Amino acid sequence: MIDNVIKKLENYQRFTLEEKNVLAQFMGPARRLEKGDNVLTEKGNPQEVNVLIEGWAARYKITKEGRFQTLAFLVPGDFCDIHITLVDRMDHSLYAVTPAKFCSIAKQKIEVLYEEYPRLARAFFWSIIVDESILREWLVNIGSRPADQRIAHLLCELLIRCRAAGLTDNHGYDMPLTQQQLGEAMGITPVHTSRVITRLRNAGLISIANRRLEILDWEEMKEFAEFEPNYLHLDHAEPSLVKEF
Amino acid sequence: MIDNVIKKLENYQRFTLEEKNVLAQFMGPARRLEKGDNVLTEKGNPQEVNVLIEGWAARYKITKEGRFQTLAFLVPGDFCDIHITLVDRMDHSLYAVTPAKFCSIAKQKIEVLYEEYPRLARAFFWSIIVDESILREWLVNIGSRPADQRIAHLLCELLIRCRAAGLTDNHGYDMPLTQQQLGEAMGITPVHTSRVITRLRNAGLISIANRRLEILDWEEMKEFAEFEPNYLHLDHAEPSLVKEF
DNA sequence: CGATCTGTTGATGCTCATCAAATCCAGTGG
DNA sequence: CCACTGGATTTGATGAGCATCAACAGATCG
Repeated sequence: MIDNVIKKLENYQRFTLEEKNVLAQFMGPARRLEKGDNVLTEKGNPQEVNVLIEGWAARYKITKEGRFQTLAFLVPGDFCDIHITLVDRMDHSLYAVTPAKFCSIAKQKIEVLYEEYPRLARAFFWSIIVDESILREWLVNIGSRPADQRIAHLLCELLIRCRAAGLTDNHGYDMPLTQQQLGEAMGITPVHTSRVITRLRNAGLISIANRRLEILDWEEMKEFAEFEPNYLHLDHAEPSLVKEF
Repeated sequence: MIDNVIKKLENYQRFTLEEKNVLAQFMGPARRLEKGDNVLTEKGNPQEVNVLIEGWAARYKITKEGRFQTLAFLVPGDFCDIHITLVDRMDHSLYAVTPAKFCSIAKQKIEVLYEEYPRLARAFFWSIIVDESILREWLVNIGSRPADQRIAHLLCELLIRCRAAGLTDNHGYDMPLTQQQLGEAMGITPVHTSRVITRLRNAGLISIANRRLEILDWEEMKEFAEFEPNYLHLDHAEPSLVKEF
């Protein structure tokens, strides 16, 4: 059940059997959420750390003017809120993009882990660093690239992240996001997102059929999106994963 | 000399004299940079962690199309690159916004600190978490707010951060950024930034005179910018700082 | 098989980019 | 002290990219 988490963290470093067992023991029971349910809400004060085990989720904030901004997408293995081991309040919310399964680790157990399993602790912090790095790339995307490059870049990123999570088949993956959700992440309206995607399709870069995305011309796509995966810091990942970079 | 760093980290928690001394001993000699100099560059592989002691700095990336995107502003006490204790390569660069002074801590010393001074280590990680939180708010800014609110929001944030660094006088602070630099951060052109600032000035919200910014009507400004400082996670800061929130 | 969510297409307008020129300002050297 | 210089800011004119409004077509599901 925690295979996804291990798989994710082993993109940073390999673990001993003992370490894996410790992590498994610390995991609480799984909880299921329906599509659209909130996982955690802003100003919440969670007492455990949540890990996404199955399905997709997303971080978001809503402005006072009512605009919805997505801040990150999570795939299986990703942490929802490790940072609450250091600050006590959430400053944003998360919802389930698809039906999803989460496990939780009690805050105190994380403390034990920080003290007694430094290698696991480091991997946790690595994941924070990577999240931050992704945020920076999104900032570049939204601040400096036109809408079509933004969407293309996001689709590239999701491919690599899904691949690191073992969820791809070559250059294809199940991509549950609606065009509205893609737009909410990249700061564009669903209408314009639709036009942009049509353009990417007509350019022969991608194909989408019932929630499955194929990147038809990876080299062209990378070029077009200016996609450079170094910011995902997967340098220690399995060679099979990295070779494509 | 490291007062700024201590001051910053004590916004998270207070330290013992011993802890402060340890931190002071670990600091290498100061290094001066001129305005515009690079502090660290992308793909660099620094062997020490740099701390900004004096002046301002900024993180940035440049896209292949040549667009310059600022990712963060640093004020005295801020870390340039703690994350390189966990990933080995920089994925962005930093430059000195003003003439600036930096100290460095060797990577190995940070390791010692992580192992033997957990409270200092936690404060370091807190600062990473806060950086990440600021990035999320910038994303909301750029993705979901019009240009005038963006700039106003940024100016509010910088006021509070400068205050936390002891660099304000009530609602005024020295703000060395040019309009171009403000624009590079918020994803707008210098021309438009100028128009926006003129509007904020005419609305009686701010005044700017030789690199000093005054927020004339803090309540109105907060309202206009939708500024809510909770994302800066200064809850443990001195009451005098927090009272204004 | 209607109801609802998602995606597509067209028309129009606003925000902001771009290009260009003028002004202001701080610093420099004669 | 003043002329010169280069950077920063301001202002105007024009246009592109994207938002918004609206209607419709598919898809999905009870």
